[in-house]
Amino acid sequence: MVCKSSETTNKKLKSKEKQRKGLWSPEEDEKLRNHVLKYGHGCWSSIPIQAGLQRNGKSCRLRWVNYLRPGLKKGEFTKEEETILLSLHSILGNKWAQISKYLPGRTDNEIKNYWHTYLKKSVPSTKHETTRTPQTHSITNSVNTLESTTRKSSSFISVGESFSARVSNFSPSIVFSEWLDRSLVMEQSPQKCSYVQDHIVPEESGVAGTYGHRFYENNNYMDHFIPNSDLLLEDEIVCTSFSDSFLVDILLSEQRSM
DNA sequence: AAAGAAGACAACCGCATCGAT
DNA sequence: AATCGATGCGGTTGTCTTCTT
Repeated sequence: MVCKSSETTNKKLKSKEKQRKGLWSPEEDEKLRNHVLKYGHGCWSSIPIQAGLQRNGKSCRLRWVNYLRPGLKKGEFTKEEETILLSLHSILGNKWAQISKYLPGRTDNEIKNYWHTYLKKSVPSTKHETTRTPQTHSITNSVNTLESTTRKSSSFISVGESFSARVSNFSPSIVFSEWLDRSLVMEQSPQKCSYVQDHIVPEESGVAGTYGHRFYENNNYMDHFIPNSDLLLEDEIVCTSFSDSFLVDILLSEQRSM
């Protein structure tokens, strides 16, 4: 996480004087893309120097995450994505980074913009716009919307071009993560497809906080976990999937606990 | 055709958190 | 325990495009 050297810091101080701001040029994009693809992004603060960019590390990170990173989905949100976004927002509030984990290929910034541009007006204004505290009064509507969507699509929600969602029973505390990274793996070998999902194991199961992956192959749940860091090394793990019923579960559970 | 308004998207800023020292 | 730097997140602002008059 922390990566510093006196040399780097000195260089950084010097470069600070002439740091560029504003929109990125195609040349800058190219430099950043080439550098990250070649060397990775171990330390964002040193990347501008190494890549020959007159930007700060934060700006580089943002540009990569929101625009240059492979696997990003461009274009309009699908109806399903919109439904998911509305539902998750009713649960999570303005937790854009968390919401983005459920929408493969979409960035938190993109989701935030989309919300403010299109969806905000379609939802009655709620407190959590300002308090960041999730509201529950819209949960019933969200459940209905989700359930009807699920039925209409015969238990499948199509999430973007490459993902399909399969109904399965998950605990409300299931969460997904690293969609984008995994979507990259899928792109590399799309012929091999299994269902992979991250989740936090419910506390009652005795392994609270454990972070891992649950696997599905040919609709069969395979009960084992693999640490996040190891996942990408697994040859057979090449596809991600999205459960829609888990959302319904979350919503229903929230509703019940009211 | 031109100017102003509104909308959409990209990027910045400030703060919180985390890990290293 | 305190401090510092890096990173990530959410709110906000800036800029470009499209629409309206």
